[in-house]
Amino acid sequence: MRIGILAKLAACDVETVRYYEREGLLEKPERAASGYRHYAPRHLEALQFIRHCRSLDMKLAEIRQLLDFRRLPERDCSGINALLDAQIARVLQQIQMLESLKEQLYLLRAECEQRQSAQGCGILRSLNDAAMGRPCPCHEP
Amino acid sequence: MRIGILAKLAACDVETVRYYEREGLLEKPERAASGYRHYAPRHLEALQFIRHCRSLDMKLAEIRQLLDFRRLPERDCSGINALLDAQIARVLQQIQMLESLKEQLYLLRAECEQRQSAQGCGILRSLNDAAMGRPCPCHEP
DNA sequence: CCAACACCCTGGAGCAGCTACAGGGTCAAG
DNA sequence: CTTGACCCTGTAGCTGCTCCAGGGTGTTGG
Repeated sequence: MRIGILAKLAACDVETVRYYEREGLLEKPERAASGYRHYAPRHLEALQFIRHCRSLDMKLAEIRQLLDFRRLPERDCSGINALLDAQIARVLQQIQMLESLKEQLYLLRAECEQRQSAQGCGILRSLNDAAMGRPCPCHEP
Repeated sequence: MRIGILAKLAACDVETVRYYEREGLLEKPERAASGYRHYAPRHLEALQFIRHCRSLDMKLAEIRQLLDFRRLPERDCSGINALLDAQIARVLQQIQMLESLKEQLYLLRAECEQRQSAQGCGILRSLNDAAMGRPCPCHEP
């Protein structure tokens, strides 16, 4: 199957497939005389594996490791668990950061409800206060 | 004040300061005969403004706009509100995405509790299932 | 007065994970 | 035989920095 079909079946961009090949994530396919890549079903599986992992927001380096586990199924799987735990920890941390960010933004947003000149805008005033080291709603103790 | 002091006061890296200057966010400072940058207090204010906005995870393009509002205080401030609303929307969306990601990861993690060979690992099996288009715990309907 | 060391300069490359060209070649349908 | 869809390589761009290499400057201590 040609790269366009493969990409469509895996719901990703052709450029992305070539990128994964360059990065060594996806095995190099056969080439036709024309130079066109020709993929076997196993390539589609691997690509879908990669895309699924990406949809779980794993990094390419981690996916590389998972692909190794896939190739060497006799290996101890504790590395897989650790990898997933690290990923979960990362996600939890990001959520926490975004939650506090959300709070700060809400407080800041509340500083200006009506349309006025920027001079009178509470948001800009608060941002300026913060820049001057004065207390501001979004960064209070 | 020299760049090292400025950077320390704003709690950021010297390279970052130079980067902001290159990007046109921070006004170019005076130069000593030696070529060293010399900053006035207004530069520190501007830098702290930028860093504060960055701590709210605003993009540099947005901060550029906010700096314009700061320079032209007679302008209508509705752009500021819109900008902040967009930022809040972005954060909410990210939180939502991460929450669903978290759920998926938990489900996947539950597939393998004990140490074993990768062959028997439920996590790897689930990831493989997903790659084959079969149902998997993290991506069920 | 000189050495040592901290600081500063520029220009360029690197990170992650793609995406988007430019400038070509290939292939199937009508 | 032409049109249009596809494919190729190589390179550059995105974001927001960060980190060199290979130099110059400024200050402090002996």
